[in-house]
Amino acid sequence: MTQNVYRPHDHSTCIDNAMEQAKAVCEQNGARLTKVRQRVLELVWSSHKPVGAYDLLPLLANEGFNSAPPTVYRALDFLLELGLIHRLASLNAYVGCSHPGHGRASCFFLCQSCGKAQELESQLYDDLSTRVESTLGVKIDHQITELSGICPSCLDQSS
Amino acid sequence: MTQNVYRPHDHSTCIDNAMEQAKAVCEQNGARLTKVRQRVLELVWSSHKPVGAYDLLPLLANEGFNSAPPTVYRALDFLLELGLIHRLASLNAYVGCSHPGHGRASCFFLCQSCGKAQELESQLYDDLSTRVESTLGVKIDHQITELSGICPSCLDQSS
DNA sequence: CGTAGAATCGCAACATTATAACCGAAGGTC
DNA sequence: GACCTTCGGTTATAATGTTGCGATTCTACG
Repeated sequence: MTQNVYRPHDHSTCIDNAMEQAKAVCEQNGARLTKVRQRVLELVWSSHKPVGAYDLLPLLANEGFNSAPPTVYRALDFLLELGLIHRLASLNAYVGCSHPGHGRASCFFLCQSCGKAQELESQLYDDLSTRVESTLGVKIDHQITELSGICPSCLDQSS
Repeated sequence: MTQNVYRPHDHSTCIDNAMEQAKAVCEQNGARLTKVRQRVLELVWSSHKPVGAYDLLPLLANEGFNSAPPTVYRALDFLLELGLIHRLASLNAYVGCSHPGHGRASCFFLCQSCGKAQELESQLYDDLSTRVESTLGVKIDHQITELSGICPSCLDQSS
């Protein structure tokens, strides 16, 4: 089962796991995890709240990196291609992928109150799309699902 | 069953139906379908290809309407609130809703080749979300699903 | 009527997100 | 070390979306 980001947890292990996986994925694909790319990935993973590309600019600048948009977008594109992060279209923001290597489907729940994004098992959505594929006679190569609402933790606090 | 936009059809009836429904929905909600709003809706419906907000500006200008961004966005927001159009987050574009009044779920298939957007019955996706809701203990109030790939018609032509 | 209040629209400026084009720097390969 | 490819720095610009304010139009109610 995927981890629940709305429960307290030792977030440093999230980051550690992500970085370890990233190194493995890069090696498998003969891709170079350069300093900027690595740092961008760490920054994206610094919380479970999706981060905007322009939020990263000042953070990188603080650390002596170049801080122009193309730098960030190039790093994000690289990470997207390897499936290490996801782009949330409804937020124009980016978040770490908790299990790189899954299929064409990405599925998230986004809490409107705390802002944290929970990646969901995409299997069910993927199955559904397979059904759509045969019903409509289309060929699906990418799919996104974004649910937004209030997470359990925020629901508790408001009651 | 929802109409298949990838098959040849008399598109003027799509538009007529949409405009008629729009009038009904506005009346039900005590909302005013002003000239700009009506024209924006017609333009969005002028094809099944999602249209960008900035694409509408020159079209409106040609017809003597004000052509500044706020005009278009206000009309689009109005139509979105009434559920007469959908915004496709992965395209930053807008498309007519073929059956206003459905629930929180919107679901589209987007052809990467011809650009046409097919709205899908959202019931299955909505059911799935209800399951997510009880499993995770969250409260979902909005959801989008966007599948992209190649439509039957374009598949035929490429083979 | 006619006037008060609300909704709508025109307009100018600005904010946010993303891309293009060009070139030099860094790393890998032989 | 020479060459090639990938990567990153830099400037500029494109695409998308918002804010704020005042003028106008519509509507409800007396």
